[in-house]
Amino acid sequence: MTRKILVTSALPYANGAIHLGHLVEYIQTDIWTRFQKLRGHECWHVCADDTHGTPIMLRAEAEGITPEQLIERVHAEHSRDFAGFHVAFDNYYTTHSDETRHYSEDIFGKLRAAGLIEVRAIEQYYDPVKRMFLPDRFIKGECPKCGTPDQYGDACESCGAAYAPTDLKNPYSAVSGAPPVLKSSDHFFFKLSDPRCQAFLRQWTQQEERLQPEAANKLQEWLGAPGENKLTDWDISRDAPYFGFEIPDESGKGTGKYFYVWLDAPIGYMGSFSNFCTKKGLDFDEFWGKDSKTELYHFIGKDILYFHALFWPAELEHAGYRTPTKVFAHGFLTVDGAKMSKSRGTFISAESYLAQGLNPEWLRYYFAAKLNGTMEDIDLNLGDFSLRVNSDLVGKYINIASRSANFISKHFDGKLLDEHFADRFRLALPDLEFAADEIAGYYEARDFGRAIRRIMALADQVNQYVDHHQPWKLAKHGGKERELHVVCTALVNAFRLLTLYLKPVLPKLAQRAEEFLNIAPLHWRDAGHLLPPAHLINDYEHLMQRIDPKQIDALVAANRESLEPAAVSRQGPAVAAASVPPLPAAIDPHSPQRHAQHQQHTTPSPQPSPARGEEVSGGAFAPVIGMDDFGKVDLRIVRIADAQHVEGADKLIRLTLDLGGETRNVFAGIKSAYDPAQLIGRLTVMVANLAPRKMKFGLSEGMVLAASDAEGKSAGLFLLSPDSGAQPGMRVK
RNA sequence: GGUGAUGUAGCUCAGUCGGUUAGAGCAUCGGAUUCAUAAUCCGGGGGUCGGUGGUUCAAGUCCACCCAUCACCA
Repeated sequence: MTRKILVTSALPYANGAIHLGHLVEYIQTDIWTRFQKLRGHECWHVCADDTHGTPIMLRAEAEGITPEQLIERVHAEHSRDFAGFHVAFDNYYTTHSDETRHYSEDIFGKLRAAGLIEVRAIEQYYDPVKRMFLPDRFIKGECPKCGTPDQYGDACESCGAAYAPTDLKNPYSAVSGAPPVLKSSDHFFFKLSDPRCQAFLRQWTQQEERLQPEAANKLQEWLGAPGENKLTDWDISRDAPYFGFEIPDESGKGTGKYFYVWLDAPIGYMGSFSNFCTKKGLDFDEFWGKDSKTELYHFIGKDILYFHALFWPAELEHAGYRTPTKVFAHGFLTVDGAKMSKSRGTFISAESYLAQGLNPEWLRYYFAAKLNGTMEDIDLNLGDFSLRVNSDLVGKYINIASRSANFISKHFDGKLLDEHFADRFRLALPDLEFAADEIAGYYEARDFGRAIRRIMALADQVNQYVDHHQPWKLAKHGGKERELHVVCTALVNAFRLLTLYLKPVLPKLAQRAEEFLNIAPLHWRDAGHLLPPAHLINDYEHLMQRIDPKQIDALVAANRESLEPAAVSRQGPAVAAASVPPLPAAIDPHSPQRHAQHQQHTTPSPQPSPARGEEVSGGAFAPVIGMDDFGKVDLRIVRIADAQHVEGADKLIRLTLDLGGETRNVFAGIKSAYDPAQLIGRLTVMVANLAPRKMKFGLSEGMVLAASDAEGKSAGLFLLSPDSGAQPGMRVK
């Protein structure tokens, strides 16, 4: 039976580049979609850029362009990156579209008619200079709990406390630097607390197979026990100025309020699909109508489960649309076991990966080998990555074609054995065909890792078969030609089946293999038969290069930001006024500003660093010294165990440095460029044998090293960081 | 702080309903092989299953507590 399936990936925010963390999701979705298509189902994969909201507006303004220009440019960048990784959307659209506006107004109107929209006045911080209300992440101040300065309006990075922006001490606008004032304004709310929503969600979220078990448990937690009423109404409007869709009143006139970006983002799924239907002549209602018999799946990151499993189905249900069949949440990507980090160079953009000449199918394969359909995080271990790809793909799988093809072309003019081969093949390599259903089951369940393990076990069997029959010996001794032909025909057939099983993961490689095999594009049903007798194959050309670990090193180096820009956000209100928005919502782990903008964990680089294009001069070189002189300086790796402001000092930060057993107290003149809270835990380099020096604030037992422009042409101060692996106490020389 | 998840070989991961001596791939070591881009095959070494206590004839698996990491607390 042919299924009709609509698949979505979460919408990436049009405010930043696609990175490897994003790609987990798009590759996962793409593999699943390609698998469904190979199975012969009607399956559409749509997505779009998530284009609205304050961060987009401010970003465009900072770049001196219109929001429309910004999102158009980013759309092109995102499309390029996805294509580069063979993510084949059937439609990649934008939320800034007539279709998305239409369904946003439609859903809002229906919810209002159903009595699920309420207007309430709320008080919020307002930037009197910039004349706009401020999202939480655009308000900074001192943490109400621990007093750390320059913390965002929702949580403290130093002590982890969560609070409201109004709790901040000495708040200031991150946009203009001005102290914000409280101001009241009417907002539209979606009444999630309504008994209808509660009852519906309680039932919907706990339905069999609707969500992964971990996700269902999480939802249970959010919903609370029956009668507990834990859900609160959702604020879905924002005041002007705002880049988005204006909310119409009942007569269709503008209200001066705008749909909050998170309201229209999931509706972008509908907008994109509607746009696709128009182009393709499909029936939109067949997929989105209340009684739709088609399947609808959303692939998302676990961070946005709340939106997709609560707000979104509740909206759809009460606006008279179908709800998702299932929501598939995946975990985050870590690199070498840690959050992606710009200073370590593990915050790797899709663009840089491709620009460094790395093969996108290497990454697709590695992700596939790690994905298992749960919400667990997956780790990209860079060492394991090259070993595994080289061993599995080149050593095991590709090698089968490589070690059999020459015999076929040299001894048999490229022709396979001229007889029906199925029985003999099944006797020799029974699992190769029989595993098809099993592997299909793993793909369907999104347990790609298990599928890969099974496929590689098959490749092992094939290599054992080669070794057992030793075709090179058959080729040497006359009279064994037929036996040789049998063995090589089996190998080519085995290679064809392995290619089919890997095809959802490695579409490009499969295509080249199909050319080599001289066959039409493989479909899953082709697992049921072998190549025809006397089939002619083409000469073999090597299908995949091995990864050279040096390429990985180069990639990491290219993504490492050792010159961490003295970000605007660190310099406080005084200079922020004329600057770009310090903090794209992309990095915000709490604010729903971001949609699919997963895991932008670290400090963003809002703008190209001014240091990059210009020559940074350190002045004339100091006189030449010998090794002896240099050897007198004892440089050590240290971990910054603690960092504190120094009462009464303009430039100093008090550092407690861990040398791996010993700790030192050091005063560093780096306050202008660093927040103490951001220093804690990082590794740097210190002069360990510098004579202690008594300062007004205490004894300084050494110094940390930082780069700066001696001539003052370029602003900023840059601490050193060792490559990963360095341990506190190690000598630097 | 509360809630939840995770912790198994050097690395990445399987481990079903509690049931023989805890597995695989990679790495490493020894051997074989030379068709294949040094790929392949056979074999060896390598584990206090995060820790402690408990339930049980039997615990990686169930329970309690603790430790570490991560996430959520909208």
